[in-house]
Amino acid sequence: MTLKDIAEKAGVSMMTVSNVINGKHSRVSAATIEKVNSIIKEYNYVPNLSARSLTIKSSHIIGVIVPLDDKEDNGTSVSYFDNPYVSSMIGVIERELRDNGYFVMIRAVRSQDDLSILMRNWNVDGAIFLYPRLGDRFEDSINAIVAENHLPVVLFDARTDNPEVINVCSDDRKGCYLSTRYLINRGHKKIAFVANYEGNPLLTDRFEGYRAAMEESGLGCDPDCIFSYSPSYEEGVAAGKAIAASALKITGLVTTADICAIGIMEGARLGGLRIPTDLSVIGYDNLAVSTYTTPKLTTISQNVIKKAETAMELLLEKLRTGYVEQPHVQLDVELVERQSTLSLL
Amino acid sequence: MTLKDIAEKAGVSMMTVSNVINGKHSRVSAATIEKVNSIIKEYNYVPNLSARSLTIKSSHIIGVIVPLDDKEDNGTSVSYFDNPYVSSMIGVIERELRDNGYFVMIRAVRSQDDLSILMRNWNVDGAIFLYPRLGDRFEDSINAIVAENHLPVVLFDARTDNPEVINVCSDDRKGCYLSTRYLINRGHKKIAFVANYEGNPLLTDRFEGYRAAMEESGLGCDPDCIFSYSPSYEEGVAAGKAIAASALKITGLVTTADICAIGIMEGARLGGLRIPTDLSVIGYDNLAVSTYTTPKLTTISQNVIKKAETAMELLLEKLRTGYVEQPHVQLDVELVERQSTLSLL
DNA sequence: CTGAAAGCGCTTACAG
DNA sequence: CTGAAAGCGCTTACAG
Repeated sequence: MTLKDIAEKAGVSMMTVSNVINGKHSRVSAATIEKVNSIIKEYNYVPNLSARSLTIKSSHIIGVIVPLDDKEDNGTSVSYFDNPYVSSMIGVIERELRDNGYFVMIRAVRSQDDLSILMRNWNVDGAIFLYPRLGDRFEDSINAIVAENHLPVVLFDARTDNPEVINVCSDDRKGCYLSTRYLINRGHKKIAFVANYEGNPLLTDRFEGYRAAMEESGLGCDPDCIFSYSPSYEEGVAAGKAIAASALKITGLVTTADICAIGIMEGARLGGLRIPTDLSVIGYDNLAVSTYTTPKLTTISQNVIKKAETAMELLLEKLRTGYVEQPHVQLDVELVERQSTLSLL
Repeated sequence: MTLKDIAEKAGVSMMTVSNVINGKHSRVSAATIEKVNSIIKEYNYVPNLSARSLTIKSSHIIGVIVPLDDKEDNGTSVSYFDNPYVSSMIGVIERELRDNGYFVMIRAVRSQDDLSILMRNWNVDGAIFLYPRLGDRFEDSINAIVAENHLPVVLFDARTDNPEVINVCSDDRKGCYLSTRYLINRGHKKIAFVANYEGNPLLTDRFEGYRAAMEESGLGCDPDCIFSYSPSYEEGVAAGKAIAASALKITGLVTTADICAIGIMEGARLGGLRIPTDLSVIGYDNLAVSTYTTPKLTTISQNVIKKAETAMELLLEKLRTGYVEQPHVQLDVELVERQSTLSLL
């Protein structure tokens, strides 16, 4: 079944059928619309989108891009589709785009070449970069794509000032400011910060929030209280053990990922500390897992759903009008109080 | 840059360029190949896949389908891209398909119409149904698609005997047989089974494993020990409370999802039981979260990665040859021992 | 309100 | 080993 077949059955030209399918009703009489639609229904016709894409030079496909990393140890590669942050975003993205007539193609890319090939292969209408570091890693490539093709691109948590790209972040500084403040307000004085933030702009912002809270309350920012571990479960365990073993009498800590906080709780326990009795812990992300632990984790919520929704609103507007007024938005952040902290007051 | 442009620059016909791109080297001289390739490189040419798709009537796109459910309470809909089981599978699927020259389009579908429109819209080369219940829910639709278009389709955990569809399951019966046996071997006598298995073939298989283990060891299958709660965290909490409140002196239980087991631990604790001292718990799935709880969860691993890999092997073979010898495979299952059970011996 | 023609960028027989 | 032509299924000016 093609346009041509439908046109013949209906006794009209292909162009007329095309017009009714595309809702250009001003150009077709009501009777014709009626007739054509009934034939379409009867034969269960569905347009071939490759053909349409070829003529209108736009596919209505949006590429959702995730980085592809090579693992040094065993030669395999990892993508990030199973990262909980990434996969909740994909759910929202798919829904919003589907509701607006777009299709989503997912792809892990290793290099800038991979990326640009994909974009041009399919005449992609836009691209969404799903992992924070991507914004920086592919910065040149992204700027090139945007410049050449005027292609809508959305980034998350990137440091870009290119007004052509959409960028949605959260208030990372405030996140750790809030968690640190929360502990200070409950009488904690020796508060650790756990993350290898150096060289990572996003984590550095969070660190700045911690530092600001410590300094403004006169506690100061003791370098010994900074534990440089990366935000994974395993590293968290190591950090937790280190804290338990330290002579600093740390009573509370803030970190930059729930997974890490969960590891820290485990490591601290293995080191003999009770949570929260001996050590208060605050995570970051408010992932579902943060409610599955014992004690349930107090954490910073960056409202991932809203983040994705905001980005999709902007993307759809750019797709529609070619322009968005405010392409860079920063979302607020809040503390979710659960059970992993103790007040010393 | 199109084929035509490249052909002109190289001073050959479009067809020759096409042949070198598609590796039909027998039809082109080495010198020509050399020349054409260098021009392609120089101008950074990338073929338009919509056009190719249109002529060869195959897109190299594989649809990854997830169900779209309407929530009764608030009118919104949920897809399952953020389900940990689904998202780990997507990671593997994307990798295998990408490595073999395919593209993956993800889509949540509500009805059989949604589905068939998508398939035909894009001339999809194959479809993967990612959520267990899908196999049954869209059974007619799937059979129709397969019959009409001879389209490779892969299902997981489905009850189908259609030899045209690929179906990868795990040994569900054995899963709960193993977990139940494990408790029996450690002296447990009152062992509960938690799941609303009735009407659900997959969960019924797991229940049968539990029952077989109980009966073969002479403990029998006491209906009072069956707790009919669905496999979610919230329902798990309710089940845990119910078990804590019951007069049955249950000392151990098996269930059909880690999330549910985690809820059960929480509910049981709220009901005053210590895990595993008063109650041993075994989960199912071996999700990452099962290592984040306290105590870490003993559980049944169904090796999700292998499941997805096996399915992709079969799919790729079917895509290549149109046929697979053994389209229905059942994978083995194993118990992963951690900390959530206690031996009574 | 409707139609005939050209064209999007590719591949596939068919000739040479 | 290479090429000219037709065609995949659609949409877009251009005419009427």
